[in-house]
Amino acid sequence: MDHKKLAELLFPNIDKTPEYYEEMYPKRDLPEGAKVTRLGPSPTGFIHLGNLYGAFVDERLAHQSGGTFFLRIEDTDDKREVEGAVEIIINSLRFFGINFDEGATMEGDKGAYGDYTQSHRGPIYQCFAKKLVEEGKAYPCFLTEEEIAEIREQQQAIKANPGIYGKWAKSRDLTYEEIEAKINAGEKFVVRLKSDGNLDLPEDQIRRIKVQDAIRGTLDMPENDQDTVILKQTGIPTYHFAHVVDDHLMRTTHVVRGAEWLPSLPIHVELFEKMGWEPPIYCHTAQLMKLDEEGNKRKLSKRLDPELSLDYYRKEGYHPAAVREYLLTILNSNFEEWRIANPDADIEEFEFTTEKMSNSGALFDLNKLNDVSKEVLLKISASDLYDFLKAWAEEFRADDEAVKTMLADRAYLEKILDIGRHAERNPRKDHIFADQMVKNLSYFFDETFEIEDEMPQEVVNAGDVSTIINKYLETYDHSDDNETWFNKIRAITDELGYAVKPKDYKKHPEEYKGHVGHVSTVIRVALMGRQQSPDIWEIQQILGEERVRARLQKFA
RNA sequence: GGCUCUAUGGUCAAGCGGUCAAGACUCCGCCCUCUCACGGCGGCAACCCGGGUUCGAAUCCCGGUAGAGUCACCA
Repeated sequence: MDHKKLAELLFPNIDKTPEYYEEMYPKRDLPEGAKVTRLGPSPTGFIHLGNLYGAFVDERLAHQSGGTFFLRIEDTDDKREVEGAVEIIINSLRFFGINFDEGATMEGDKGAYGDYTQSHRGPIYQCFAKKLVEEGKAYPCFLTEEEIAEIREQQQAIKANPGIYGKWAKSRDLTYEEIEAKINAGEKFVVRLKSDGNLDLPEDQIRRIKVQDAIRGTLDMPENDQDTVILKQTGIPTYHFAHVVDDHLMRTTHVVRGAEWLPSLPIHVELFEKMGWEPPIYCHTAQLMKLDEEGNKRKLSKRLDPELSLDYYRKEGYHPAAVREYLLTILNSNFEEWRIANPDADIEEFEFTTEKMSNSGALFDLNKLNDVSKEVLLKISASDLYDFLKAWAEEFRADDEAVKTMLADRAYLEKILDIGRHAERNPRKDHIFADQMVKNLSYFFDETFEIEDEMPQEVVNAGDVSTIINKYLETYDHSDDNETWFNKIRAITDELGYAVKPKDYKKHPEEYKGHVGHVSTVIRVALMGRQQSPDIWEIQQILGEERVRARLQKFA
C-alpha cells in the first residue's frame, strides 16, 4: 500500500504541511516554570459547579506561575451547540473571578495560537490526520453503524472486548483500489487511528503505560488497542484528536480535566506517540459528587442536577467570593488551615498546589458553603454589599417589589447591613446570600413588614401586652443611649412584677410573671414582628422615631 | 462484564510504621445574654473486611468488598 498516495486520495485539498503549523505556533516565550492551561468547554451553555472547580484549578495554576490561561471552544459535536453559549460561559466564569488571558472572547479571538474554536480548525486537524495516514498510522474506515453494531454483537457472543480493533477492524485491510472505488461511489468514511496495541495477549505480556499525573501520582494502565475514530465523516475531529492536536499546537503545558477522562488516557498517549509529540502534564481532578435519592454518591450531572448549575448560585445571590472561598476549601486540603492563620489575606496569596488536591470525589456541602459565605460577607463593606445586592436584583429580581423597596434608600440599607458587624469582639454574621438577606431584613421596610411571631406566652397569660407597650411608649425617648434605654425596660419589668434578671426567674418562677427577656420580646414583636432579631435599641435608631412609635401604637 | 479510580466520624479532611487518630462544618449540652446570631467551653461520632510483614499497621504487601467512572462518528 502506498500510504502517500492514499493520503492524497483522502485529503486532496490539504496543501499545508505539519511543519507549516509548527512554525506558525512556536513554543511560547514564557518564564521558567510558567504553566499554560486551558478550559475547553463544549458550548451547551450550561456550566455547573464542577466546571467552575476545574476552571479554578486551571486559573490558579496559570496565574500563580506567571503563565497563560486560555479559553478554547470545543464545539466538535454539532448536535449540542446552543446559541449564545460562549457569552454565557465567559460571563458566568468572569462573575466568579475566572478571567482568561487568551482565546475565544465575545469580540472574537485574542492571542496568537488561534483559531480558538475547534469547528474553525478543520484544515489543521485534517493536515495532521493526513500525516498519520501518510505514515500508515491511520486509515479510512467505511464501516456503517449497522456493521459496527453487528461486530459488537459478535464480540458479545464470544465475550471479546467491544470496539474496533485488531482483527475486527475490517477496513484496515482495504487495498488502495478498494478505497478508491468506495470513495468514487460516494461512500462516506471516518479516519481511524491504526493502533499498535494488543490486549489479547496473555496478561503478563500486555504492554502497560505509565503516566505521571500531577494530582494522582503514577498512573499505570494497559495500553490502548482501539482504532479510535480521529476524524468524523464531516472531517471534524473527535475530542481525542482535537485534544492532542490543539494542546500541542497551543503549547498547553498542563491539561486539567475531570477523572472521567482517565479511561481514555491510553488513547491520548498513543496519539501523542504517533504524532511524535511530548504530551502535556495531566491533572485529573476528582469529580464533585452528589448524594442521590437512594443515598449513593454519584457524579454531578448537568441533566439530573440543575441545582448545581452555576446560575443557581447566582440566582440565590451567593457572592462570588464566597463560592470561590468554598471551592478552595474543597480543592486544597490545606486551605482552611491557611485561612485560619491568615484571616484577612487575599485569596490570591494562597499557594495552590496540585499535590494537595484530593483525588476522591467530594460531596457538595451546602452547610459548609453557607458557613464560608457568612465569614466572607462579614469582610465585605456595607457599601460593596449594597452594590452586590443591586446588581443581583437588576439581573434576577427586576420585578420584585420587595427587593425594590429594600434597595430604594441606599444609606438606610447600608446602616441595616452593618448592624452588629463592627462589634469589637464578636461581630454578627447574619448575611449568607442575597435571597436570604431579603427575607431576613424584610421587617425594616413598612411595605414588607408583618407580624410573623406570637407575643410571648408569659406576657399574654398575664394580660400585659398593651400595658407594657403603653408604658414603653410613655417613657420612650428616641435620643436615649443604649444603656438609658435598657434601664427604662428594667424599670417597667420590675414595676409589672417580672424578674429583671432572667436567672432569678429561672430559680423562682413562682415569684414572677416572667423576666426581662419576655418584656423585651413584646417590644421586639411589636417592632420587628419577630421574636428574634439583633439589638432592639440599634434597630430603633435605624428605623427612626416615627416608625417606631407607629408600630408600637398598633399594640397599645 | 473488561479496564480504571477511590475507601478515616453524617459531610470535608489531617495522617505518610509508634498519635489518647488533628481540625472544620452539621447536630446536642452548658456559659455569655433583652431574643437570635456571634463568641467561649464541652459532648456525640471514624480508620470497609480478611489475611500477612513487623516488637508495633489507619499507614507496607496480598486477597476480598463497596462506591464511582468509562467502554460513541458526545465531550
